[in-house]
Amino acid sequence: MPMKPKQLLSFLKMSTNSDIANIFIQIADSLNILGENVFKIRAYQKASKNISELPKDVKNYSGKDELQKIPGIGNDLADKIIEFIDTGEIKYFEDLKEKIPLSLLELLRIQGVGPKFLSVLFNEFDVKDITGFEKALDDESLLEVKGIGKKKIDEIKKGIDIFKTSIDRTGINKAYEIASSIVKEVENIKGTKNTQIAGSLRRWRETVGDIDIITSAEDTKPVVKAFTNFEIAKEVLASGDTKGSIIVEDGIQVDLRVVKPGEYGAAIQYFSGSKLHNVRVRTIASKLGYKINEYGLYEGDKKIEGKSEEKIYGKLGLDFVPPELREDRGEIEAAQESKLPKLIQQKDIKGDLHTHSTWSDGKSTIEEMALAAKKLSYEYIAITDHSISSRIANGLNEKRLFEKKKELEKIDKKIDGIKIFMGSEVDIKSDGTLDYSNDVLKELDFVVASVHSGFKMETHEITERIINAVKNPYVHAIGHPTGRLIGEREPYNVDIDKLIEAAKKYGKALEINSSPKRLDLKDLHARKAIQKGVKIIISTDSHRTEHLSFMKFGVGTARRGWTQKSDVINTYSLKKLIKWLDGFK
DNA sequence: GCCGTTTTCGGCCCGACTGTTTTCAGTCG
Repeated sequence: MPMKPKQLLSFLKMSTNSDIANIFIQIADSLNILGENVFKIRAYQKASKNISELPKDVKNYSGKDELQKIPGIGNDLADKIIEFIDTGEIKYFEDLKEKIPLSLLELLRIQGVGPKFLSVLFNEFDVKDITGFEKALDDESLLEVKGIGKKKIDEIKKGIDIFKTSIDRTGINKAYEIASSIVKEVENIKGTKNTQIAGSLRRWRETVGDIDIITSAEDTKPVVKAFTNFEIAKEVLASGDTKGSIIVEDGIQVDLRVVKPGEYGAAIQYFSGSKLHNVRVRTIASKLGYKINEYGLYEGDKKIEGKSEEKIYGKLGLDFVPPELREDRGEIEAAQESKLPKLIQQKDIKGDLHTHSTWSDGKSTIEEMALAAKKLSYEYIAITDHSISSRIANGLNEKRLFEKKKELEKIDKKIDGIKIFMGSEVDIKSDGTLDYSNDVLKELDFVVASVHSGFKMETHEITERIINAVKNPYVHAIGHPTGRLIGEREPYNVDIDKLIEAAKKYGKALEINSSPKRLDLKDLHARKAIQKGVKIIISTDSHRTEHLSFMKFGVGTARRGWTQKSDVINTYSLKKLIKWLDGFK
């Protein structure tokens, strides 16, 4: 998916790590157009990804030796990172920009346009940006270039339309909805079996570039045909014997792979990625004298496994790796040593501890929320409406807070089979104090403290501010601890390590907010927290009953963070939870 | 440009689809 220039810019401003990651990817793209060694290009791409995922800022690394411990960072790239930290630029990149303008790189994101074609356009048609690119496509003499015909040009013109209208990456909620409905449709195609979401969506990444779906059938071609004829398809990008590719709403691409039933395990493994994980898997296979592709695991020409994903991992000496862990973040080593975590599952969740009602800015009543939670077989729900400072969200003053408490207790008595906790999502004000006095807070069953204003504070200020809330004896958890809105707002500058340390010291939980816009804590932060022994609460921040279903996104994020059932407070039974809450009194 | 339980040099995952070809190159995932 193309990335809008505006978003590229905001990405650029984020941090040293994303600055460097961005430069490395642009170096890779430039080298690609220059026809450089593909492995050198791959090295820059890999380094870019690894740096963007680092848990701490490269500025805080002790020196070159420590930098070189980052996978994919060797002597050369460590020097370049240091150069960037010292001078704010990398000369190698500055020189490359003289050769290949940045406005040209963006065009690589157009469907059907690769480095070779772009190189021809740049060298022979003086194309430097999208305007020149579109002009060149109408130039008759382009057809004289070897390998370029009318169809190719038409395909690229379509690609430009998609490039111009599509957003960068699709949020998980929308992707999940589209994917689920397409899975249902594919299941209705005659002869299909085992239709399943693959790709980054199966790994529950917070955003996805495209949607991958795998199915199996004895006769594959008619399935692809039926798929590309779906009404939802606005554009058909490819339609072959085993693979179809369509564009649906908002420029979202959906790929379907159809394999024989005996190849299903290999295919779902292959198409679930991540790319880096699969490279590791393949390398292991080849060291054992095997070959692995999307059809199976082979010893010479003999297929020894293909049907079962589990068995493929098994034959490679690996425990089955849950898709959420397949990011080359240590899961291969853990699978070799049988040390993979037993990940939390959605069925482990016993309640939701961060929800809103019509008392503040929710759209459903306390009773509706409780009944919806009961329907999910939850044992409890906390209704945590906003506190007074959140005026836009109709936050409750003390008087209304106690009125609500009265009503809530009435409803709690009325409804059997679910415990309703009286809670609050209390604002952490700019000075670090909370919106209610301790005398008020101690009357509540459950308190989640969150920042809702003053996001632009310096690191030490906002960190201290949130830690102040952690220290308050009546606070149970910190809500959406970094405050990011995916694709909309950067996280606040909170020092996550210090926050985790404080949460550990004071025995407070950190939230994974399951709202698909937030997913906060994110996977890597959650992993850090549980490594330090900090408890997690996975909540939906529901503002209407339908939002309770966001829990799956929070659980997915938790799983990506290697979280186990025992790490999560709201897997506790009601009895155990009450005991935990009593510990605060 | 990185990396090492076959290697400090010589590897680095592998196949589908498409268009322009007549055996393949480019692009994609």
